[in-house]
Amino acid sequence: MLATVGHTSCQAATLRELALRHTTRTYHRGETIRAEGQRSESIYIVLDGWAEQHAQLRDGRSQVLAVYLPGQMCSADSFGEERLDGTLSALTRLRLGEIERDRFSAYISLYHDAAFELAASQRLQSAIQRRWLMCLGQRSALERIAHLMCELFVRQRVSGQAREWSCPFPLTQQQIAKICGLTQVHTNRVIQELRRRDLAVITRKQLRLIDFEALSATALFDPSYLQ
Amino acid sequence: MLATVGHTSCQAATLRELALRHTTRTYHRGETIRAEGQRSESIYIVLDGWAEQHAQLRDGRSQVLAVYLPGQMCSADSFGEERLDGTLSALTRLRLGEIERDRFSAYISLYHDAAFELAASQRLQSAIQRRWLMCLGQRSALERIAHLMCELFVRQRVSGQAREWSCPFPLTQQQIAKICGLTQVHTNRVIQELRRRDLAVITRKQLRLIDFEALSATALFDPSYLQ
DNA sequence: GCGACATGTTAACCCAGGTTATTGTCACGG
DNA sequence: CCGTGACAATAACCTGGGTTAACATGTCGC
Repeated sequence: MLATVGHTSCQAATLRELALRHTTRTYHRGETIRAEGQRSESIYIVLDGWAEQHAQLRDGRSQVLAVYLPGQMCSADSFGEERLDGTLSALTRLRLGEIERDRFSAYISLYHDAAFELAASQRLQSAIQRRWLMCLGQRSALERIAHLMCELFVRQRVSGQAREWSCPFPLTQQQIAKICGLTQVHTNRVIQELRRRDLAVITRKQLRLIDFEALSATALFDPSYLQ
Repeated sequence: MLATVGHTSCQAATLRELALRHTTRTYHRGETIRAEGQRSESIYIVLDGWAEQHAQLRDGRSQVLAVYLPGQMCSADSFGEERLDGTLSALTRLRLGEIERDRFSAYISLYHDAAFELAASQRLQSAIQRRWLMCLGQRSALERIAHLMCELFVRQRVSGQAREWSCPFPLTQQQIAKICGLTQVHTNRVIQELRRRDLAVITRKQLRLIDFEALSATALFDPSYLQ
């Protein structure tokens, strides 16, 4: 099953390389990179750590819209947009490469491959968003969290950041809750249930998949959307 | 509030025109246009009626991922993708323009504007998806349905298909339920509640917004994402 | 080694929305 | 004119997950 997504994406390498030739900056956990509605004059590439985009309702409720892992471009899908439609912030201590939009546009029209990569990245983000819609609309709490674990594991595996059956997982239960549209309390219950069933455990910011087959079965996880 | 989205999008006109010079075909309500996983050799443009994209879980649960109105390109965001990640089907009697991918690609590289339109259409779809994520993750049933009404009204108003405070709304309660991730029964309860509160009523496939201000307030609706 | 704040755990209670099933209403074809 | 099937409306009952609040266990700075 995992064989289909086994090769390392070359996107990460290229973007990373490009970003390193420009400004990089470090953010601490929870720090806002770019607030909703602000004009976005730059594009960002995750060099280290995890980032996230979320939107907020007037009354305080908020929902995570995307999680960005090392090598990914943040908010590729709002490239060309005047203003961001969600707040970008750091899920962990985070190092980000930043490239001004005009410079990046120039680069894109110069290197045909880069334009293709941008489009591919947008499509991937969009595909993930559609999966999340299915999760939030139809899956139970248990299925959602199991699905999130599977997704983040596979995404990290594709870009070579996972060992055999474990991978970095630096999220707090609070953060998992916001991604899955649940409360922190119920998230805790579900994580214990997954542990009790010997499917997966989170220890010291590491996710260990005890039984990946069984986990993806309970999550109804199908990795094809991750290419 | 509506003033910001008042102008008619020229996208519809151009794409429509292009599509009319190619194959058109009519589907009946509920008919599948393109099934999940199939290779998509064509792109589709809605000429008349409403279309929808949905994904399905092995156990039968299904979730609508996007609703396409006249003038829109279906699955712009999977253009360039090998295979569709959701089933495309007709919400109503539907007339669709169909253009082979290669032909469309050629057209795009020829007319610079078309490429820009495609990108804009992808971004809009993506922005709507993010809103839906927020709806499914955070909003109550009442808020979701109110939000859907607001969104579909404004989208139709932008493309000139709405009168003053009413617009076509050819969805059954079953279809609304699937869009909002609710059951048909609860959808019925909520629609009645909206009617009782004198916010909106659906009669003979038409939505009448009795009090749009109040409706968008209860939905926490902010139309800025629709450009 | 200690205070303080962030995380994780647990328990009791509650309600929005799901489930199932019956009935009403309308449109359409024969 | 009636049968059939799609759609809408109700009702009774149940449960997954929210809410609140207390407590335990880090972990970090000083």
